[in-house]
Amino acid sequence: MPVRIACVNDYELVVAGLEHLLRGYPDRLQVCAAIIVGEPVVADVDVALYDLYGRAGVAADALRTLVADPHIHRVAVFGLDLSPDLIADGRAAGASGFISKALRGEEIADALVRVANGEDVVAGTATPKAASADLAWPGKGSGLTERESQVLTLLAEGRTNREIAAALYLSAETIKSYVAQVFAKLGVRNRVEASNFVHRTTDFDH
Amino acid sequence: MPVRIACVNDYELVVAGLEHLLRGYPDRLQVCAAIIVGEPVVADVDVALYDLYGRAGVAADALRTLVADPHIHRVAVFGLDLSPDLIADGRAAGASGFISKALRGEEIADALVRVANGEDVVAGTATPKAASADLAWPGKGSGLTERESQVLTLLAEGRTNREIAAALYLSAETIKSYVAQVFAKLGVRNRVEASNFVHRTTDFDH
DNA sequence: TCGGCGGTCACCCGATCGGGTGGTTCTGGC
DNA sequence: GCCAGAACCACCCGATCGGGTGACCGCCGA
Repeated sequence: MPVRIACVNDYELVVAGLEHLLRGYPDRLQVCAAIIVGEPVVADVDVALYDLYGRAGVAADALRTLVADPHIHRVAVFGLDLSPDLIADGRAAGASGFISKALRGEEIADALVRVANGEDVVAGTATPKAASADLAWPGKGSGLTERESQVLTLLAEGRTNREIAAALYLSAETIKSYVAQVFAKLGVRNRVEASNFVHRTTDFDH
Repeated sequence: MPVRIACVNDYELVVAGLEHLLRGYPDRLQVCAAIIVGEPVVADVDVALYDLYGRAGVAADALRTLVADPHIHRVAVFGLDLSPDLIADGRAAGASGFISKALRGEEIADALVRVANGEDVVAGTATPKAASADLAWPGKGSGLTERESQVLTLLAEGRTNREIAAALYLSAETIKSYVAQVFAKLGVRNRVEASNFVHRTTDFDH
């Protein structure tokens, strides 16, 4: 019986990507929910996988909400950098799994199964920052870094540079740099074209 | 045997709406192609329905291309204003049907069947400009006029005001007026939000 | 006949964007 | 040790956007 998984993030585009990745292992994983933080959870799941998606801290508030949810049995964190601090904060918030994005999809699936079975998993990499997974965040494959993708995601929701800056705790000037880089890499001329690129290349195929 | 229909327009969003409308009559119509002008036609269809979508002239070039296509048997024009001039130009370009958007969906379907049967149809309204059809162009239902919707469609493709102005043969200042009205009616703050609104509320459900 | 609405355009003005250049720090690979 | 690349920030500047106001026309309905 496959482990029932909920994909969680603040952005629809990100959970869509995560969902896509996990669907590659239907023998062990059953993605049965895609949750935007704040939305109510409807079905029972074994593990909720929260994608940090480049976020600064560990998003303890979001984790606590997930942990407190009666529909969710266990909570795991999915991030690029699994620093000791982050793991400590995550544990404090009630998370029982920490899975690195640098793992191959196969290993991610394994780790999720172990979390579901009650283990306290920290699945990092032996060679840290080694060739990162076949995971696709919005815009990956066009050579975007995760940070750029993050900016792009906010941009695609219609936010101004100033708002993106506030959301990521960066300077508005920095956002301008990223936006310019993103435009160049995607070969688009303005925000609407960039937004369309994201929506076009992202799976919403539930 | 239902009449095989191809929906044609310059914009994906428009053909999507048109397709949606025609799908309401599966007994008589079979929508088997949605064509963006310029794309090649693959399957045989009985009637290609070209949606003028507020366009100035009759788009004779597009019509001629459709008429010349071996996959297309007959060509019909779908517009709000069926002026004598427009019908004359359309006939010159080889169109054999002219169908008003002010008709009810039922009547549109009938007219298409008659076109397919070889009739030369001009399906206007007895009471011109009477309560227009249940047809939905992008943004209708939010109180957008067809002209506003047209601007919105271009905007949603990432074009600048200047480019939209050029495409519609209007002043850039006029486009600014429309864009402002559209923003107000949709309750959005900027172009990306407007673009997202369009993509969210448009059927791509093939 | 008058008022409202849609379509068209203009002018003003501040806010935002988009492009370019440059600089610092850190990390990882050769 | 050096170089590349990513993350971060700043300054400049022209282009574009977004908001507001006002105006003209034509049509339609009260």
